[in-house]
Amino acid sequence: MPVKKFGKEIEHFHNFLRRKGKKKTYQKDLILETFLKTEGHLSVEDVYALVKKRDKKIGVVTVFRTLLSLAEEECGIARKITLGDGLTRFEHRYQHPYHHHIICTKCHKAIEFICPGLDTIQDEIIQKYDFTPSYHRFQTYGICEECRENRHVSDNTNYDTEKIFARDALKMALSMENRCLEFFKKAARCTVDPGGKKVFERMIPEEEKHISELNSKLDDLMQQEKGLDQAPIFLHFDTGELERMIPDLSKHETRGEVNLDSKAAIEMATQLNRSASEFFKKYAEKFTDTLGKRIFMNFAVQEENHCDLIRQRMESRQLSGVQ
Amino acid sequence: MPVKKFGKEIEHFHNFLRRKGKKKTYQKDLILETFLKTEGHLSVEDVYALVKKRDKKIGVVTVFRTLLSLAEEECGIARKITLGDGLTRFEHRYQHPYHHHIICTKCHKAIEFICPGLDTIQDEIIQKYDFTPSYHRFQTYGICEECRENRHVSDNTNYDTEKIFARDALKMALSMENRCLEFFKKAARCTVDPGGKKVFERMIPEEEKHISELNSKLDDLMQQEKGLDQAPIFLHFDTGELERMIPDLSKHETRGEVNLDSKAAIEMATQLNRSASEFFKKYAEKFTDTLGKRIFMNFAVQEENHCDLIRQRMESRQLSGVQ
DNA sequence: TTATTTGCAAAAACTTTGCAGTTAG
DNA sequence: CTAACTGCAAAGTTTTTGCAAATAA
Repeated sequence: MPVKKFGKEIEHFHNFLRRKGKKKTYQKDLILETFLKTEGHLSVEDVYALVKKRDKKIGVVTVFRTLLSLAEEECGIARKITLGDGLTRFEHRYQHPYHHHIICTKCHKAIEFICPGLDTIQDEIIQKYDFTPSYHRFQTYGICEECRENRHVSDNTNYDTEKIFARDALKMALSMENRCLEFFKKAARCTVDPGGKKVFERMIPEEEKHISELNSKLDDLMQQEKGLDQAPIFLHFDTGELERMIPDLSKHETRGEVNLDSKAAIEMATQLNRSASEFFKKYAEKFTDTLGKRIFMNFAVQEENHCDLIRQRMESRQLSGVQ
Repeated sequence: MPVKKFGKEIEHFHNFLRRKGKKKTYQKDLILETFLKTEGHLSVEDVYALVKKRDKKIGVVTVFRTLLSLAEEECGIARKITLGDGLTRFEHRYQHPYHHHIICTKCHKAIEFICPGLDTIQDEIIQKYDFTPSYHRFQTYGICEECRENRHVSDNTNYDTEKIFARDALKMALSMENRCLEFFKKAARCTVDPGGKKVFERMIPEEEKHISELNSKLDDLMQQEKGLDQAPIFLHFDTGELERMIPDLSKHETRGEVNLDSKAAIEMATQLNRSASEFFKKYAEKFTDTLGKRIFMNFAVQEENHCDLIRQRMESRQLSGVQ
């Protein structure tokens, strides 16, 4: 009995068939569902073997044809890829971020990852050649840790990319928030002007609240999918980029003391929140609709709200005459 | 009659055969030579067709087997690649820098390029996974300018990668030297201390001489291979990296005037030369032995010599009591 | 002499095509 | 009812393997 999870995908596929004047069949649905419930990089034979467990009658050719349909640009549920072993493989594409692969040439395991820095470089190069890119691929071949140490490759667990991406997005947001918290703590400690000090002190519990929210989201996710903490990193981010957003207190430092009045402190805090918001918004734009993208968008919005809140506070202070 | 150019490669291959206890045959030599004299990404059929022009008797299987030998790690003359069209292809590897591809999905033209920035990112990611990399591949698929505008794809010229790399390496070195020249000119203009001014002024003709040397090397190269200026960029470098090596004069600036005594000026000039030398040396290390690598090494050495020269001058000044 | 090569043919592996019967719209 | 789909078989591709004759060391 097909259809249960994957409602979105199946509906999307049916729409695609209707648009194309193609017919909806039991076989296509079965193949689609089998494909969706299996994470990884599947060859036609892989899918065929799985499908056959449920229906002996289905032929390889049908699997082939269906997978090719799924990989059509207008359908966009699967992506046809090559991993260097001469086989055509298919991987999930619908609401999965565009990613790269690290491939073990011994056990043929493929680790997926994304790295926005790579994409940036590629965009620059493409532009120089006046190329209209359709897709790109970064593949690294080598020997994985397990194979090198001859450990038994029992761990054939296939994780759900969407969840891993969400995990990494949460970790990245947390990393940013922790940096902010550190910054505010230091700023509160070192600022001598009482107004400025108060501004920073007030930020601390707010950041802490935000951090605990993110942490509980992460916990939820981990509980939803046990073993998720074991899955390899999917999203690689440059911590330097986060660091660069933190304002440089040392510019206002004299003998370990920071001189900022409340107005300057508010400006600095707003600036930090705004650049975080903009960074995560720009980051989110890189991805197709996924949990990870939504986490980034969410984070960006929260930071923006925080900005507004600080601005309001500032205005009300000015109105009430408090410098 | 084989053997004429490619002496190095053929000798390397024969050594490989001896080490492996394999036999040297007329067919292998012919296939190797045909492969070497043809730039590009050749399928077995491609090479077979070319080889057959010279000897009708040779079979495809021999071509297959020989190309596989050439692509063996211990031989390292060819590299087995996939360009997404389902064919196994072979490209030059011996003394060719490791590169990536931009592939037109319409005319199947593949542009090669290298980009050290990409390699840096990949190294970082690899390290996180404790992977022992053997090779990596960055492929971008899309539609090229010519195909998009439906221009006739007559330009099927295959350039010699080694020469293109050399061209780009020279251009990169020139770019660096021009920046240095600009810096010295500005420094000479703005420095008020006569000693410091003189140091910078003295650098100008030296830089100019170096630039004209590099330019004449570039001209030689261009004359050697006509149409080389038309070949697409192979080496992509981050101009920002070069820029960051130039010292920041503004730190010593007051009202458009720079205050540096001769000692400080010498230090600054030495610093600039040294960082350029180190940068290019580090850069050169990334590549296998090629003309391009040698250009970088050469450049690094020259800059180092320049450093020494400046240091000597400084010492002789100090000895002669001139501040 | 002897182990490797060659080139043919045949097989294997992967993918596409043709076709008659079946089925969704 | 008709156009699309399925599953089989058959054919096309690309790559690998087996083997007898040829050949380099």
